[in-house]
Amino acid sequence: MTENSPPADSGTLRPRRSEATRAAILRAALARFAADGYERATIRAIARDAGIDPSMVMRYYGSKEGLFRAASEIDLRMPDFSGVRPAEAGEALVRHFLQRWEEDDSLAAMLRVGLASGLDEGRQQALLEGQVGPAVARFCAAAADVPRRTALVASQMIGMAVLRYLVEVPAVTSMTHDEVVAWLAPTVQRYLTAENP
Amino acid sequence: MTENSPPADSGTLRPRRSEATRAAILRAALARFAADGYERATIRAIARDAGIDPSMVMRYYGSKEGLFRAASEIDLRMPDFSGVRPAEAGEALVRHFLQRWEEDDSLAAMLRVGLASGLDEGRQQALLEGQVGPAVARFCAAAADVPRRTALVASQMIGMAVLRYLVEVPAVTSMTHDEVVAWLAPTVQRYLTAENP
DNA sequence: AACGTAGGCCAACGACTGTTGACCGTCCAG
DNA sequence: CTGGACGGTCAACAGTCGTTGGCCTACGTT
Repeated sequence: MTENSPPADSGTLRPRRSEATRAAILRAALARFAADGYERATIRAIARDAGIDPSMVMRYYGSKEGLFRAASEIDLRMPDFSGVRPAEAGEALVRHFLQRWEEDDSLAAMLRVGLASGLDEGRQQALLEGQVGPAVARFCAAAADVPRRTALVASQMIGMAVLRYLVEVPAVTSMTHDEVVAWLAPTVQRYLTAENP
Repeated sequence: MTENSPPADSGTLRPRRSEATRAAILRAALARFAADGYERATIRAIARDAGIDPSMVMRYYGSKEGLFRAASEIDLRMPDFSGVRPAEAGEALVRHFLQRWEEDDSLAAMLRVGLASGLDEGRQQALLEGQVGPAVARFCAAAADVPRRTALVASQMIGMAVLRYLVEVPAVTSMTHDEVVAWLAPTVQRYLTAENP
């Protein structure tokens, strides 16, 4: 009932001319959610941006919450760090996050919206465990430490993202990538590899 | 017009029996904004919590946004750090923030709501400059560095607050104050006093 | 050529919102 | 004793929202 799934026959069977519309809706939704937050972003406005009728949004995504869920799939695209020397792990991580944030607005957007109202409970935790965790695990010996070290690394990266991309504090936005790395990399490095203090 | 100011004769002249109601509204508003976010928190619900009619909220605070502005006055209560040795600055700051966050729910609440939608633009920046800045300035020599070092310190503290009080990541909430301090204090210390890298 | 179906629009419903204005009791000053 | 301001309630307005169901059109298949 509420589960208005995508076309049951997924993908390559038929051309499915509607895929373009589907994508347009998703793109518009992402932009609106990012700019206005979950509540202020109206389905009507999203539909208008996508150039279609609001009812189409319901048809394709079932409900506003369904649309949001579809739009807020975050992929940090953590690269393969196997070639990185342990001593450079901090720098590698900080650089990756900086680059990722700035090549994809939706990350900052979803940071804002995700924090705003606990709509997708446990989603952020899954993101930590599923995406950041494995990368952290590659650099720290004791497996039992991974969750804590992951969270510590995340705390620094999220805090930086908040100030640089959400609040947009001048003292932070004016820093170059290299400067940010110079300050944050040692911190992250310590969270990754320092002995339990 | 929109400026529905508090009683023009401020304070001690007359008993102003309504101050109790005013405070009750503010308390209820804070709790609702914290729990539900700005949009979901309705004036009707706040009024119900405060035990009065929704129209009283309008009378006293002019509009929902006015109420929010009044409810989101944040005071970090930065103590006097003049007796703290420079080498212990990081620990002192981290401990203060931890204690402050946990004695006053409204801080985490306003972190959430404040980030959610840019209602009070520049408010957070004023908070950094006005409250965190002076404390940081006490520990770093070059005055020109203060904004940047302030922002760096804030980035780590805000990131920790997000994970510990908003997302409530188990790996973070399970840490004791001492453990948090042990991990974060060196970071903050470095942001305060390390040479520009 | 006939037809089922997918893609899409239109108009409306019901609920809920912030906000307003009219009204009422109670206390204090004159 | 009387009038006015204060603290407060009630009911309503106007607007917007998510969501729904009916209807239309074009196209691919048979």
